[in-house]
Amino acid sequence: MHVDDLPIEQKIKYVQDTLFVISGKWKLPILIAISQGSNRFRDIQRQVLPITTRVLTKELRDLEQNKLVIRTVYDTSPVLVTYDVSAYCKSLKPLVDEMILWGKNHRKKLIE
Amino acid sequence: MHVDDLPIEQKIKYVQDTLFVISGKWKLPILIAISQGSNRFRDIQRQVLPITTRVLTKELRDLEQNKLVIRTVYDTSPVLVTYDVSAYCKSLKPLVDEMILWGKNHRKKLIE
DNA sequence: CTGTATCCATGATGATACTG
DNA sequence: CAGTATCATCATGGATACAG
Repeated sequence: MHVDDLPIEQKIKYVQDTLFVISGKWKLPILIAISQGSNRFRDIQRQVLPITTRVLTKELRDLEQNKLVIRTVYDTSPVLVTYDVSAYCKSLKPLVDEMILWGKNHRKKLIE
Repeated sequence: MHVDDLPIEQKIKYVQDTLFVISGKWKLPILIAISQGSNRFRDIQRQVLPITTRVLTKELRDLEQNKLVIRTVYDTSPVLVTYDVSAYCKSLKPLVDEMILWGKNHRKKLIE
């Protein structure tokens, strides 16, 4: 089944679902930071400045709920927590690549 | 130049640019409505209910600024205004199609 | 280190009325 | 018809302090 064959209401619904998962100021920057090797809370926060702890916590919880991030708690003292992108998260790559390309071109377009 | 070769900060910046242009509750539904033939303010509003005039005005201005929508004012009485998607707007199709596909699959994924 | 709790500022959105 | 103006509401996000 091809995308173009979907009824318009379905298209809008699916697009809005996707936007809901990835939109906002922080979610993709966080995913990119984690996938580049920032696996600890502080590491991510430093990479994605100026995000606050409160907001970062919430964003990580959202991403975990959507199965894009895996949170692992080690029972050490002090407690160690790691964040990793899931295998499922890789399914976002074509979409993110499209966004990068479009955003890159759009900058030029606006200057015209 | 390939997307993967971009430095991480650039990737994040371009993705955020893209998100800024298309995200939010209304922008893509409005673009879809216009491209399907709703070219007048009232037509769009009826198609994208329950959007208010105030919000629709703002969203259309944003889309116009980003060159995705063309607003034409005819000097008649009463005044006639039409909205059309630009040729540039078509460049969004690969991105929107990816979003539709991903959102469609994501619904299934969350049920697992 | 990894968060939680609290308070507060800001912006986005809605309701309604009104204008040319 | 195509908006603008005004007021009210609400969610989001930031600042800061603190806890385990």
